[in-house]
Order: sequence, then structure tokens, then C-alpha cells
Amino acid sequence: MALRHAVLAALLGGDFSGYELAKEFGLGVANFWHAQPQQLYAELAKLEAEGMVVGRQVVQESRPNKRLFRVTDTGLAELERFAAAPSKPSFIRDDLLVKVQAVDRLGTGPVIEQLDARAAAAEAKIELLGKLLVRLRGDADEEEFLRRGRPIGPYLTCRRGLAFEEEHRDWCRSTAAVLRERQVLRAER
Amino acid sequence: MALRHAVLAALLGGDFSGYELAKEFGLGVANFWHAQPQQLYAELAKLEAEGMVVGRQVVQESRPNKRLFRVTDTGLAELERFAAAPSKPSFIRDDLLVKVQAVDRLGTGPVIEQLDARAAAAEAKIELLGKLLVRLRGDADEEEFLRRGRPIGPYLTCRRGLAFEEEHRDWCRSTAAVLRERQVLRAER
DNA sequence: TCCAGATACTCAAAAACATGACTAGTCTTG
DNA sequence: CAAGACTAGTCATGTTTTTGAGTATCTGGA
Repeated sequence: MALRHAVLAALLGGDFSGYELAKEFGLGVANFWHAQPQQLYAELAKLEAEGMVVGRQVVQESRPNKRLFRVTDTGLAELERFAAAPSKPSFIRDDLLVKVQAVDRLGTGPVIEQLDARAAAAEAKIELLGKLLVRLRGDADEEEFLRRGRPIGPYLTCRRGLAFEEEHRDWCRSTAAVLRERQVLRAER
Repeated sequence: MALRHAVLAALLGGDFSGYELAKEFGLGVANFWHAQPQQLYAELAKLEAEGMVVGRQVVQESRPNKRLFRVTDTGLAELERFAAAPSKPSFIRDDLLVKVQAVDRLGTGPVIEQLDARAAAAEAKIELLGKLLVRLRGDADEEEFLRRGRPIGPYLTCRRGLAFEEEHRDWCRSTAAVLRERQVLRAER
């Protein structure tokens, strides 16, 4: 039920085509929701049918035409309703954690490799999000921006994404270190 | 495709019935996967049909009989295969973050309330996980347990869950504080 | 003694999410 | 100048996850 709201929330940041929206979902929006492009096209079509967004054709030369979508008052009202309704709790759901859970009975080599890869991926994302934060707040310093800057929503969700990635990286590193040390100890006996 | 592996990994910790497994999924396993009881019963039936687990009837007086499941060698081999395959990246997907994203154009009151509620829920879970960690490591101190304790898998995933909840709580608190301060500033103007 | 809650499951349906294949022109880079 | 990536989508199918309702017995507390 919430993909639609994620789309509406993303469209508050400007008018986007399905294609552009997909790119947003690859970066900023990825901090709170994840979806394939096909899903977005489908959802936009539904939202338009329900009057939550309106699309307008933009004719382009030298590349395919596109349809830009804008949130309507109906859509904004729906978001307002959604914001006041209770949220469901959020969980982690992660392949790699399943593997770590089972690590006592499994070969640890591949798991350690994947932990390293994940840590590196998280590190890259941290860099990216750091830059995104700077871009979002312009030339204000953070404290000042938090007090008065706009838009504040995307900034706050981005901070959450950043903290998540940092935590993720740290856990991957320390877990890989623990498993490595145990490998060494086992080899010694 | 990974629920089955989460079930297998959970069953490594001992033999469980569907009902007991559901309780595991409410606590320790919740740190890396989430599923409804109905899903678990269905998955266990499939896994049994495929020979990944075996069930045995346990007759009980004064309460319904149950079927305990154990992972077979086939199941363990499947876990091994899974552990060596590449993992998909993990994302956050959270209703509340969607609301925060849109907060510039919405009434902030309900969002702040929900942030407070979430922070409190996270705090409660932190307590719980703290206790679970102590129980898992017995009387060893943490450093020693990480080096030699067993089983280490559940301990490591539990640490991840704990770090996640702490980060979540902190973000909820600081975000609520930011939004409150901005409300005050807006009222003053 | 009644009622809520725990134990132990089952069945069915709907919603959400993921995957793969396809079209078709343009722009960039080696 | 060819290969590959980018723009801008569509269509179909399959899997996973969620939601709701139901059954039946037993225990513990007001």
C-alpha cells in the first residue's frame, strides 16, 4: 500500500517522468523505498486514473517524448491522510544476515568475502550520500539548515540512509574480522 | 527465494514446530527476516516435500500435538549452496520515512507523534536484544565469546539487530527534535 | 466460573514485488 | 564506424508477502 505514497512523496520534489522517477528511486528515494522501473510506470498509471497525479506530454527533439507527472490536490490530500495513519514497524530483511546466522555450520570463506564486498559497497554509498547532503543543504551549515532550510524532508531521510549505511559498513567489517580471527584460531588447533 | 533459507538457518538452532518457529521469527530471527506464521507453515510443508527438513510427530497431553522439524543433510547442502551464491543488496523500506520525506508539504503533528512512538518501540527492543545477547553468550565476556563462543551466528546477527535499533531510535529522536524546533520557529513568525 | 490468552494449525484470496523480454532512436567513446 | 550505453517506455508472467477468517483444546487470573 505504500509504494503509491513513496511515488507521491518523490513527486513533491518536482515533476518527473516515469524514467526520471526511476532514477530518483535509484538515489535519494532509495533511502526509504525501493522499486523497479516497471512498478513505477504501473503505479503512475494507476495514480493518474485515480486523479492523484496528472501527466502532461513533453515533446522532445532528438530523444523520445516523455510524460511529466505532477501531484494534484487529491494526491496531496491522500498523502496527508496516509501521514496521519499509523505506520507499520520497519524490519531488516537481508540475505547476507541469513548466511551469517548459519555460519556455525557452513564454510565461512564465501561469507567473509561477501561481507567485505558489502562493506565496500556501503562505503561507496556513504560517499555518495555525503555529497547528496551537501548538495541538498547548499551553502548553509548543517545546524542552520536543520533549523530553517528547505526542503527538509529529503534531507532528513537522507541522513537516515547515511546512518544506515555507516552502521551496515561497520557491522560488516567487524563481523568479517571476527570470522577471520576464528578461522585462524581453528587452523591453529 | 530466501524465506526458505531463513527457515533452514533458524532450524539449525534446534528442532522447532511451526508454532515455535513463528515465535523465533518474532524475536531472534526478526533481526534478519520477517514472516507471518502462515508463511512458515507453508514453507515448512514445501521444504519437507523437497526433503530439506524432516518432521516428526510429538504427542502431547493437555495440549495439541505438534510436529517438530529438523534440517536434513540435503537442507544443509542447500544452505551451503545459498551461502556461496551472491547476495542481493539490502534496503530500508519504511512507511514512516515516506512521511518524513513529504513533511514539507504536510501537517507535522502526526509525524512527530509517530517518530516518538517509534523511538519508544526501538528503545524497548534494544532492552530485549541486550538481554538476548547476554543469554546467548552465557557467562563469557563479549570479546572472549566473539573469539571462541558458540554458536556465533545468532550472536552476530543479534548485534546487527541491536545496532539497527539503536540507530533507528537515535534518528527518530533527532528528527522529532528538528521538526519540533521548526514548528516553534514557524509559530514565532 | 467465565473470559482472555496460549497452543497448534489450516485454507483461501488479494496485494505487492520481481523478472525477463521487447521497441526504437540517439549519443558517446574507443 | 561500430559497440555499448542512455532515453523513454510497454507487456506478460511468476513469485512472495500480506491479510483475514476459522478450528479446537487447555491454562491462568479476576
